[in-house]
Amino acid sequence: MVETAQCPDCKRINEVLSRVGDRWSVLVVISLSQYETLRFNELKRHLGISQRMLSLTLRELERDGLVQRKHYPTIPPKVEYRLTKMGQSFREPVKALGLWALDNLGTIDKAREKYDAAASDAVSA
Amino acid sequence: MVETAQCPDCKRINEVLSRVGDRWSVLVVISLSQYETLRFNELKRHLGISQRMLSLTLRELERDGLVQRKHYPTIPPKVEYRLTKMGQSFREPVKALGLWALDNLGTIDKAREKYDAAASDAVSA
DNA sequence: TCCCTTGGTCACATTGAGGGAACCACCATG
DNA sequence: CATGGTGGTTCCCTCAATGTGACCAAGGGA
Repeated sequence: MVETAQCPDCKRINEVLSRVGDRWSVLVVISLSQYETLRFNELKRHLGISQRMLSLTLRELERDGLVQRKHYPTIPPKVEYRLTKMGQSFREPVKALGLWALDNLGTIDKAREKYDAAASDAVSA
Repeated sequence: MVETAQCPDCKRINEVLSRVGDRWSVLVVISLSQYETLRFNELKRHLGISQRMLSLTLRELERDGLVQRKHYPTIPPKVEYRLTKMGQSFREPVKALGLWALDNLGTIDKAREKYDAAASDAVSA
């Protein structure tokens, strides 16, 4: 990619997108917004995510200030994760996206079928 | 990944996300919503996208019914792309995301600085 | 005594996304 | 005649994302 920043807004949007684009980040945010507080392995089991990816994802989310990490130095260790205020506010645009998805997935599926049918017609023609 | 579909909503949201996560799709949608109608090479130059990726992206968007393709069999060929109705409606959740980005990117940057500073402190300590 | 649990990290293996360049047909223009 | 522009497609290669499995420390329970 030579220049993504051709249009100024695109650059910003791209930055968020790169975070949203990682499916785990969003799923973690959603889970945390449902359960309020979750431990590492609770998240892991809930999402079916690999340990490594969860670790990476949580670290990034914490770094970005979306998730707050609370470490209890007990044995065995206990670590709790919860959303920060910003993390909670992030849910709204994600929710908007989710609602759009619900509204349009059916239409998209139909469009795909139609497209694929036309494509296979074109091949056989 | 064993099971992403642990929570039912996650699966749907994931589907949209995989489209949003692909930054080219979103950038194309944004460009088309700005310019109404664009030709292949106009998009290419505007976005700084490779020919291959633009071709793939547009095909997917057309397949999903977000973008409408109009082919003029002239020589040299001319192809125009524009958003469908659904494509236009898709802009709204994307816009919500963009606004959230604008509001929070500063905060995120600060959070990162703080986190990174704390991390390097921990190392040197 | 031995293994399990918790929350990670590290060292690979895979694999899919994306870029780059070449090629195509066809005409116009220099 | 050679070159360029249009809208693609196809092959190849690279790099980043992601998964897998091992390992760790320290204590509790069988």
